[in-house]
Amino acid sequence: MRIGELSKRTGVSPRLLRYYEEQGLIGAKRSPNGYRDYDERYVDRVHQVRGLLDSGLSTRIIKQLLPCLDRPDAIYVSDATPETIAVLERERERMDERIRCMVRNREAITDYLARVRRGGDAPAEEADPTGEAAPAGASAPVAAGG
Amino acid sequence: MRIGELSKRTGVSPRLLRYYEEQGLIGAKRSPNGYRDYDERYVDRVHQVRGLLDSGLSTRIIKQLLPCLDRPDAIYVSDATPETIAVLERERERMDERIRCMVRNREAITDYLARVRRGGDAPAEEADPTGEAAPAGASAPVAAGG
DNA sequence: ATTGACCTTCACACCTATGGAAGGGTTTGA
DNA sequence: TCAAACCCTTCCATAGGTGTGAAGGTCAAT
Repeated sequence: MRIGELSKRTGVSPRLLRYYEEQGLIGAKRSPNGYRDYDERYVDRVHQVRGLLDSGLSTRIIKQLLPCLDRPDAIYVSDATPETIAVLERERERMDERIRCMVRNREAITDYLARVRRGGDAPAEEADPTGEAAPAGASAPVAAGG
Repeated sequence: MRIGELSKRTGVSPRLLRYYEEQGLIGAKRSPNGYRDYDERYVDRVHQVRGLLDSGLSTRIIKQLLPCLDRPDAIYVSDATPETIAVLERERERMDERIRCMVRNREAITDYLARVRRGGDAPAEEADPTGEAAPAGASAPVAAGG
């Protein structure tokens, strides 16, 4: 398929698809006339890239990750340089932290929304059985960044 | 404490702390002499902001999130405009998606690393420190972005 | 030939983050 | 008292990242 169809099927603008290609995230065969020629795999590939970007990973990192996330089984294992493996391990740790941080903050938001809904627009009293009001950062939804 | 100490204790430069204040992420009391005056809470606060930024949230969103993540319980409930609540709900959904995406991709990386180690030159086992629930059978590291 | 999709390339916008200079006040300690 | 170290503001400039817009040309089908 050409870039327009891939764009429609992924919801990613042609402009952005070309940008991703420029960044080395996706590559396409070319038809004799110079048009980009994508096969079915690219639909998932683009979604994957989008997901990783939305996860906060940079294009530079994603470029290194992608060969490892492809799943034609263990072929690429031999491709992985020790350097790449180190990058992956570091990035996995970062993802761990990010996940922990987001989970905690999401819980906090969930709690907040629940409280708002319970109390409506009237200032809700703290009839909270948990009691503790968290004096100084006790149960703070903090997650260290880096 | 003053900005220099907060900087040392958070690892965030004074320059950046002022920037965050300018963006409305943190605010400080002022001493009579005009110096910023932070109390202990701000150490966590700064870490929290860093974590959220590292999670991919923009300063604009974080600004709206923060009042809800503070935990002096139900005081801020009356502060929340319907608009803010809508923002929160939307953002929570986004966080859900981002979390799902990251978990999946982290599993994929974990799998890959395990495979490399099994077939590579240094067979080693490692436990997953987070124990995050992984969707059983979801092998595709793809996660929709938008 | 006109239309629409595609091509490349240049330039730009926004965001986070940082640096420096100018010009001036405050604290601390020798 | 004097200097060093810290703090203040404002402004300007920069860097790298993601993402767009538009110009000017090509390809293919009606």
